[in-house]
Amino acid sequence: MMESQGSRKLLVVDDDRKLAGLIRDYLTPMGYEVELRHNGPDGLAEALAVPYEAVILDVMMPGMDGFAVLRELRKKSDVPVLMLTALGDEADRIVGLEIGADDYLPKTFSSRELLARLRAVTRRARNRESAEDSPRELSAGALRLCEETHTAVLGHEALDLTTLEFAILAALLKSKGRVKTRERLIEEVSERRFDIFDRSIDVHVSSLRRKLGDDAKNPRFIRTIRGIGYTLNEPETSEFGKS
Amino acid sequence: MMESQGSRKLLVVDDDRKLAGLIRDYLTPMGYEVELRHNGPDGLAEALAVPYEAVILDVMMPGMDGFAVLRELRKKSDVPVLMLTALGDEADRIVGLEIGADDYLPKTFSSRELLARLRAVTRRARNRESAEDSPRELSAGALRLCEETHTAVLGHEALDLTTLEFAILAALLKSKGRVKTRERLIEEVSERRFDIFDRSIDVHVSSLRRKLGDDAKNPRFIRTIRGIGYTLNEPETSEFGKS
DNA sequence: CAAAAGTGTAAAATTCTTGTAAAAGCGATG
DNA sequence: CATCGCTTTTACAAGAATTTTACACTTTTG
Repeated sequence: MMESQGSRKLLVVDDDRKLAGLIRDYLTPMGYEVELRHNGPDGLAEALAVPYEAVILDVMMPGMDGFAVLRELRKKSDVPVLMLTALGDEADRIVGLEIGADDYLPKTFSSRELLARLRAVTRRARNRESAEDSPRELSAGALRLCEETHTAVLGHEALDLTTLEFAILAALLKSKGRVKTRERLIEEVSERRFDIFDRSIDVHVSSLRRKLGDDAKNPRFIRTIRGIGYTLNEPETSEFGKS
Repeated sequence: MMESQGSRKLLVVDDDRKLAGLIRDYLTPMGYEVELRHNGPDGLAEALAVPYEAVILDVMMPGMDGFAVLRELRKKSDVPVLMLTALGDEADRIVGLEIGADDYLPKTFSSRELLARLRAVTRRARNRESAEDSPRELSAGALRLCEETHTAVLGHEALDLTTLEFAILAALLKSKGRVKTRERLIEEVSERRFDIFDRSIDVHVSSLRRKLGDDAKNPRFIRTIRGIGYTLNEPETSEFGKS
C-alpha cells in the first residue's frame, strides 16, 4: 500500500485464456500493466525481452510446460516467478520451488491472495537486490530520517511527522540538492493520485517547515524554487549562495 | 578442513551390505567412526539411541523403508539425514526433503561427492542449531517472551496469549524498533495464509494491547504507525520524543 | 506600476485509518 | 453433532491526515 514503483508490469503465461484474462482484469485496476501470453515459448521470449516486475506462470501447458519455461528463464533472469498449480498439488509446488520459482498460486486463488502473494514476491525480490544498500541513512545537518524505523530526529528532538510529511521529506533527502517538482513529489509520495492539486504539496511542505522550525523566506532545509518545486540542501552549504 | 569435533560418528542404514561397507571403508580413514545397520527398525533404534553426527539412510529397503524410518526418526530427532536414492529419482528426493531429509545422495555417488555432501549437511545442522537455539531472549522492558516454551511474562505475571497473539508479539520483538506492515506481519505470523484482511491484524493487536495493559493512544509497547503498520520499542526509549 | 502568476498558511471540508465490540466462521474435541 | 476457543470478518464511531479553499503576500512581467 505504501510502495511506489514506476513500472509495475506483469506477464501472465497461461494457455487458459479465460483464466489469464481474469487475472488481468483483476490486476489492471490495481495499477498493474498486464501482458498475456498463451504458450510456453512465447511466454519465455517475452519474459526475456522485457523487464517485468513479476511473471505468473501456469504449470500445465501443452508443449512447453511451466517448468520448462522456468528452467530456461532462470538461466538468464532472476525475475520473480509465481507458479500457477492445481490446488493441493504439492509435488508440482516443490519441483517449482526447487528450480527457482518464488512462490506458487493455487488455481483456485482469491483475488486477495493473488495480490498479496504478488506483493510478497516482488518485495522479497527488491530486498534481495538492495539488501545492503537499503539501510541508507537519510540526513541533512542536524536532521536525520530512518525509513526502517520510520523515525525523524532533529538535533535531539524526535519529530512527530505524518505519513506524507515523512515521505516528502524522505524524497527530498534522497535527492539532496536536486529540485523536485510538485508533480514529481506527488508521484513519489502518494502512489497513484494524479487527481490532487499540486497545491496540497505546498500545504504539507508548510507544516513540515513548521515542524522543522524552518522559515520559507530563509530556509535552513526546504527551499522553494519558484515556478518549479522544492529542494533540500545540506544546511551549511546552502547558506553560501544567499541572495 | 576447519572442523573440529569430538564425536564424528556416523550411522549407515542400508540393506545392501556391500554398499554400506564401501561407505565405511571410505569414511573411516577420513576420521569418521562408522556404524552399520542393515534394516529399518535396527537403524531407527540405533539412530535414536546414540547421538550421531549424521545418518546415511537408504530409501529402498525391504520391510521398513527409508522414508518410514525418516518419518519416525523426525518425531524425536533432528540429526542430519542423507538419503540414498536411485540416480535421478526426483520424486524420491522430493518426498525425502519434504519429510525432513537434509540432502540426498545418488547411489552412484563418488567418494568425493559423499564427503562433500556430508560436510555440507553437518555444517548446515550446526548453523541451524546455533541460529535457532541461540537463546535469543525476546524482551522489552518488563515483557519477556520465550519461543521455545511459548511463554510470555509481563513483570511477574504470566500472560495467557493465543498462538497468533504470541506470534505477532514475537515478530515485533524480533525487529524491535523497526516498523512492520500488516502485510508483513500476516506473512510472518501465519505462514502461507495470504487470504486474510489486513484488519484482522488490528484485532489481534487490539486484544494483545488489552492483555498487555497497553493503551493505543499512549503505548508502552505496541505503537501504531499510521498508514503503515505497527512497531514495538524499548519502553524507556520510546517515552522520549513524545509530542 | 498594475496585472498576472506563484507561494505560504490558516481553516474548512473531505477522505482515510484505526480501535474495538460483536457476529460469523472454523476446527478441534468430547 | 454440540460445544468451545480461536480467528477472521463486519460494522461503526472517533479521530487523524489529507485535500481544498480562501486570502494575504511576493515576485515576475509587460
